[in-house]
Amino acid sequence: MIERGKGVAIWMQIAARLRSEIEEAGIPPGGRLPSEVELAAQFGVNRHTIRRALEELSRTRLIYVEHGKGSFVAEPLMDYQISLRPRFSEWVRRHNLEPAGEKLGLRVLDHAGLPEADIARDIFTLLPGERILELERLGTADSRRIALSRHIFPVDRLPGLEAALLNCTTITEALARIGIADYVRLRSRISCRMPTSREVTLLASEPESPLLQSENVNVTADGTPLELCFAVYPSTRVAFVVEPTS
Amino acid sequence: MIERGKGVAIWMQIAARLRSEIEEAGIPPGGRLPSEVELAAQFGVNRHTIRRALEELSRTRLIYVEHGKGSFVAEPLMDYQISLRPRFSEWVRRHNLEPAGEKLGLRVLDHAGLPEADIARDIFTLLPGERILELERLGTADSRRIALSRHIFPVDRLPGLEAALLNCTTITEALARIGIADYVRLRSRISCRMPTSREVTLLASEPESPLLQSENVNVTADGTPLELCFAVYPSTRVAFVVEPTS
DNA sequence: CAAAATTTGTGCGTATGTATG
DNA sequence: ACATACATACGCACAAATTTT
Repeated sequence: MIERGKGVAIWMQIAARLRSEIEEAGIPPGGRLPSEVELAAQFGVNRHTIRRALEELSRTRLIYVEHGKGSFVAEPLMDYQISLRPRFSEWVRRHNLEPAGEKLGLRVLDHAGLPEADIARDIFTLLPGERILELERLGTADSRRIALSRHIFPVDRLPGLEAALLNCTTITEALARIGIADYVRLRSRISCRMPTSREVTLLASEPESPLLQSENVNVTADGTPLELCFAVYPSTRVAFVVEPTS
Repeated sequence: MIERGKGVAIWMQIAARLRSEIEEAGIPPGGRLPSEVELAAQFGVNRHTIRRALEELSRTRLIYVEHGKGSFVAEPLMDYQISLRPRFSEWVRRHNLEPAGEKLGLRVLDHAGLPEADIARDIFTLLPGERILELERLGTADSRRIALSRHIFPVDRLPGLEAALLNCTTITEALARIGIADYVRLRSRISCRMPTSREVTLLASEPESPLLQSENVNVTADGTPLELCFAVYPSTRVAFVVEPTS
């Protein structure tokens, strides 16, 4: 079953075999694979070759390897549909999980104090001295931490928003309370970067694993800029999906 | 101008100052900032504090820091519009750069030998033993390496494709030659990960900087699955932009 | 080519303000 | 009021990479 000298590296063949075996055997997330020594004996190759195959599976996030413990099947990524309406809770519920959000901070400050002051000024066409509201939020699905987001609102134009956000558990709910029944995504900018130590702590993620990062501009139904959202997602838990037709 | 004990950390204030100074002074990409020691004297703070501010600017990709050399203003990211029609060359030209593609490899193999055999089987509903064509490509803009992609085609259904790809410089051109005038994006899945050493070499990127990764399904005008594309982009050069309305 | 100077990277110790319980 | 934890800020020293002399 393993063919030598046929143009395809042995570790590639082993990786493919393990991939299909994991799927067919239906090993659940968290399930353990045989040890490297066992696999080496089983395939009749050196342990280095097994390690190369496992590294490939690990890099593509099908498994994760823990020093001194073994190799385990990873949780599948949650696909986050980049749709017209950005709604964290609805997304989590579509995956049959229970959404929750923890407010980490809410403050009102002069927009010049914002790290993204220039972006905010451009989007909202802020006047000098105009204040913004900054809400930081940790989003979870079944207690699993999947999103850390900062939401920026032009608070001087949205009377009652601060109180509404303090009392509501979701942003959609707070906006509805001050009379904004609907809002949509105007643009998303997606990039990635390594986490800060704070992000590692808050998201309970690994420092060596990058974060998916999105910068969203959301507007009301009539096109007025409403919210600027900067969010990061652990790349071990979330992927984005874009379907142009939706 | 730097206020101590006013609730905002000094390094944050310095980061904001540097950010706006870079913009106002119009320091071009590649332009050098003063050394850490100079900045520390200038702001009247410890070098550690300057380093914390520079780290912030570096993490948000406004600058990059090189050991022994100094800090430099970074090139702005190229925004890659995730639009209906995925066309590498057109995208690069829209940024007023010259696109080029280097074919790294082109081979025809049984689809079972593909790392993503299961995905390919699902998308194309491949028959047992059906072959696929795998093209690997390095995309550049003004000689700057920005994309490493693998393109998977169900080659048994596309007579003449292999020869066309060998002779053409772009995929769009090769497909046109075998009678496929148009094709569109059905779905994109976006994630990120750390690069392999091969990817670092091919893309001339940094091993500690993550790659944006996309997995695209492209179909012909009538909806027939045509191509599966796996691509990685250096996160220091490319960001994705999604505009639902476009 | 070699030495010196410059610049960033890293580590340790200390002190202070702030938030939490 | 007190203890604890954490982020912030400073000072000093030395390592490592690069450039200049």
